[in-house]
Amino acid sequence: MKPNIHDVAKIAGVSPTTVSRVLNNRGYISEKTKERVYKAMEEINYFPNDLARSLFRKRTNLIGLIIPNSSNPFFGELAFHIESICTLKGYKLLLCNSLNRKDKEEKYLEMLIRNQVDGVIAVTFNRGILDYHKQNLPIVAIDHYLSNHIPVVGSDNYAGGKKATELLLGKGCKHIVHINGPLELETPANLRRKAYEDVMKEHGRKPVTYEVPFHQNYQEYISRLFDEQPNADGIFASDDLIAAAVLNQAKKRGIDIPNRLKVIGYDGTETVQSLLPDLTTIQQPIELISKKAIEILLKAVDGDFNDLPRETYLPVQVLEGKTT
Amino acid sequence: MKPNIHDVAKIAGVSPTTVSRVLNNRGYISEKTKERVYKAMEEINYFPNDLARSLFRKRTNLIGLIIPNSSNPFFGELAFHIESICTLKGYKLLLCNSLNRKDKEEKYLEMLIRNQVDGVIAVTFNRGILDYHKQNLPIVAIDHYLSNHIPVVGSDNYAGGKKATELLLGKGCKHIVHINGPLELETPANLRRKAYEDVMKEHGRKPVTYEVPFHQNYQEYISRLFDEQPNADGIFASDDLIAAAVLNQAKKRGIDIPNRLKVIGYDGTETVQSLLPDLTTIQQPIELISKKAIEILLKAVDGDFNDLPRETYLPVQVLEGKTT
DNA sequence: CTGAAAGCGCTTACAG
DNA sequence: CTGAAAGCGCTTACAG
Repeated sequence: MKPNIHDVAKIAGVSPTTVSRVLNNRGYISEKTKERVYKAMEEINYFPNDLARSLFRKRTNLIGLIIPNSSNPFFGELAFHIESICTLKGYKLLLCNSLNRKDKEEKYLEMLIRNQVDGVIAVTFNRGILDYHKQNLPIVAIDHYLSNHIPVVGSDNYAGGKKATELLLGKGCKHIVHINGPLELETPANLRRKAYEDVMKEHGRKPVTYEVPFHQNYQEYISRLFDEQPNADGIFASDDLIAAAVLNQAKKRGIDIPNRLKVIGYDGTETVQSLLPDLTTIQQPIELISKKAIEILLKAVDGDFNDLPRETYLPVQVLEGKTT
Repeated sequence: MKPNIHDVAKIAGVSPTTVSRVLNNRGYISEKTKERVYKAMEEINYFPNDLARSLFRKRTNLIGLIIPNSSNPFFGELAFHIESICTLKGYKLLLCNSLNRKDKEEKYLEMLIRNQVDGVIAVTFNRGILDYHKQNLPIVAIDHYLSNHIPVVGSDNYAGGKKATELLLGKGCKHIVHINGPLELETPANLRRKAYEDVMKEHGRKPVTYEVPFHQNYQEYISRLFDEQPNADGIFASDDLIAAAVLNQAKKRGIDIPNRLKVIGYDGTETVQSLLPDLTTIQQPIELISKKAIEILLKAVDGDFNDLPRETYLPVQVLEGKTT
């Protein structure tokens, strides 16, 4: 069986209380005792049981992360940064892939509550569910406005949409088409769309937005778009995977990029940048978002509910490649 | 404060023992009592504390996953599948990004032990460390042989290397160059290399293997390769990211693919396939690997240490695109 | 069918 | 500087 604190105490010739004190560096302990305890711990390969410790302290140092899917480059990188920063701060991460399904999100949330996580970071399109279950559980939402009581951290989607559209206009595009996800989902991408449409109107151009179903095979939709918009000379895709599909469709049709058609994407993940270095895109500061989200969450964990910033939007950056 | 089992008991007018029995569906409880208990739990929004339960049962249903980096498409997808399957089987996943650093792996492993995980799935290049700390902790390695006592699950790397090389030869390539990671790392990619070299020799061709440092900026190395190997008419890259770098370098130099040069990668992740659908590659069965790894791990968790398969190699598949 | 008691492995007032 | 006792929130023999 695994050794426990009593085993250590017996070997060191002290009480379990003393061992605990050594473990926690708490109160006065003579150097000699300390050493004996350390030696005993090493001798029997003792590691404290964090379950027991957490049970007593009512603090687990566990954070739950709910994302749609760690396969997606954006979420994969988000998970990486969040986990790394958590570890740096002494927290551990329970990973949950919700596939954007409400039923899964609910189950995960209940699981996290049962496991006494100190807080939750969530990327979810389903409003309300977090609020409902919450009951004092600190939550921070990433990039999605969830409810009045939940802080959001994201990037400046309106600015991103504006930059993308203006870049295309500045390069002389007249007929710019925007591709976005379904409008019903209250995603942050809606702000990108809004910015696109505002800027287009400002410039006396008619906005044309195509909606593609979520995580569908984009090719089919993109192909239809090409058929229906033969005059398009610029495409602003609301994420890089859609932009990649556009690039592929253009290649298939022998459309010269960027001469006949300019394409800009959104997200600018490391993975996509390394696979498609030519793609012009709007880069989100994933690491910064992660940092901010954790910072706010840990404030809430420490009971500091008062001055939590309700909404934090970090700046985006244009990465200009050869597709524009 | 959070309600506990005593609060539920008081409201339902029964003992904590009975509440626990209802919770665990254990022993005989009258329907009436059951109902009263359920109602009480709902009334005060009670969720059992899994910490306490785990402490008693000496079973957490927690699995640790150590991967280099969830940003990488291969590991991101691996994490997704492993987490999904774990959830399906009632397990939860603690995510650890080791960046392939031995010191981090060691710290993570200790953290996992302290948190009483039931088992660990690890992708690591650093042999030995797991073995050292292990002390009865069930571990399964993915794609990397770690030690005699740790089962490995992976794909058939030799077959993959063979298929890749034969495909290029079959298409008429005479001068095939292979790009791989550093040989010192005992990665499974070494088997891909071995297969490449064996097949080349069999066909009376001279194998030429380039080693690129891990996670470096590949472009520079690839560029040198192009300079040094002007006659190369086929390149077999040991992963898709390297293959993508080759594609980009070829584009930069105006080299016609596949006519002047044919390129095949390795991994075949969803992400890379969706971004570079034209890339020919050897696809690893990530979901199947995940399933097998968990299956074996859970066997070990259940104390079934006897007939654990030492090595499991799942079949790979050629995905033929337009780069060959 | 139900309850009181002991214990999982810790930590922390309290006392000395 | 150190220890005995109580308790974190559960579960499970044991007894009735």
